Amino acid sequence: MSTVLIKDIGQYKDDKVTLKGWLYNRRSSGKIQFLIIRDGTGFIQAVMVQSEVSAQDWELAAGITQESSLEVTGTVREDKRSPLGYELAVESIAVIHQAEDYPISLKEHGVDFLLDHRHLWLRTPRQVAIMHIRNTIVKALRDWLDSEGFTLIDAPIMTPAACEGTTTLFETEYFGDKAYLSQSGQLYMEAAAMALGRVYCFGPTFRAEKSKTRRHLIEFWMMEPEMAFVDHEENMAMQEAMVKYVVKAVLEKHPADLKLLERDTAKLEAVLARPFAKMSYDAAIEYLQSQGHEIQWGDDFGAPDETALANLHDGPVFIEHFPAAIKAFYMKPVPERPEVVLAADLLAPEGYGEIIGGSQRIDDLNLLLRRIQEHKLPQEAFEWYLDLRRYGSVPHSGFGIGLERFISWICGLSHLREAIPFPRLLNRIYP
RNA sequence: UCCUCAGUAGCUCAGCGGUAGAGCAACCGGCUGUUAACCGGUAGGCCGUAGGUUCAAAUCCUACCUGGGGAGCCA
Repeated sequence: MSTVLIKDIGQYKDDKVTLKGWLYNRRSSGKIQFLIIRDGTGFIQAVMVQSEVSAQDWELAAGITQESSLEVTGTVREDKRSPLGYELAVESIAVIHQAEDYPISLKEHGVDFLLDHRHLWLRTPRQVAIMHIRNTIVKALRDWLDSEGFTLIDAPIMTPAACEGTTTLFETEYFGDKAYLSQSGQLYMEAAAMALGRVYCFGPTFRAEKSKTRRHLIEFWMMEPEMAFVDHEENMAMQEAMVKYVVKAVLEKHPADLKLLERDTAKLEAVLARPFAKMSYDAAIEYLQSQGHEIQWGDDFGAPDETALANLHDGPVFIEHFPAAIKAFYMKPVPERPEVVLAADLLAPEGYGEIIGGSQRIDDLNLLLRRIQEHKLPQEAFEWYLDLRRYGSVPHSGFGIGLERFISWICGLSHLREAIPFPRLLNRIYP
């Protein structure tokens, strides 16, 4: 007899095993009780028949409350009626801790209530499935980057100034000076790419925007690869290969979780089937105007615009060559058309919005100096960044992928808050 | 910051001028194959807060508070 995990239960058919976990639900029918037990790796039904267990264990089981922790010993039995294929014929049971009245029932709950109880909400099958897929997505991203020769370089979280000078940052005190929570590690990755060639950072980023939509988090995770000697076209090819690798990994490892999430996997299979579509900003504006959107050349896309563009395709679509004026200062202009830049946003299908933003970076010192002035950025704060163009400057490109948006798209979630264990939302930092 | 919707039992909601309701959860009882089990019973309420209108307000009006969805901004 040994303690086993529910996910491995198939290996112990007809064996006597012990499971340790929590009571998810209990049903009884007089002389028979069904205990649904979860252990973090899965859910299994344990069956207790009154005539097969001691009177003490029978009474004990009858009084176990939802989410009590327990230890159950019994025989693993194959059963067609079980969604798992197996159930446990209980011989004995022990309660480790009897739970108080549990606030989260198996019925529906409102968002506010669930977010207040996120620490308990995480125990439910849907949330467990999402966290398992999140883990696979992160691992697949890392595996792919490793196989392509990237080195993980951790970027600082406390920074002296805005990286791009656009969004609102969280300000904090730094021994009498001001410091800000990072909104991007990219500039540091450019320095690292000149040292190691191919690098990436992966960590939390912070935006103090008062955004309150299903596509926003105040704190979210971003992975930012940066590559020396890689141009705009190669950059997009890398993104496509990486996204496909991750989608394939999730489809292979999580069919049961995706089914539980009611994800239409045919839509994910379609992503792998053909090359990602590409559309120029010019063509996008033309299309949107033809559809009656109120947008001019030079405007940035709003959320409805992005959705309309994404809906043209059943896979992700690159929108490239944006006007320089609406993009970050460091993006390299298209040589024969300096009013637009070598940048591309990757829009996920099904209305999930932008999941990747990437560009080739300016490698010319004088142009970068001019852009810093045009954007009214303090040059002294960027001297180290300018040094990268003084000492062996090379063409280089990179991109940033928003982890939670990527997860939301793959899992088919309706809100980013389910894609991260403890979401930080506008006016909400508990638990 | 703006637009919009909503706050009634632990949870999800109904009630929309005239005595506070249901399902689930809890508790008690019944049932040997249940899948959010089912059946019977018990208990559970400052109707978000403060004003106002009215013989009478959960219900109508005003303000505020809290939350949801969206815009802007972004990944």
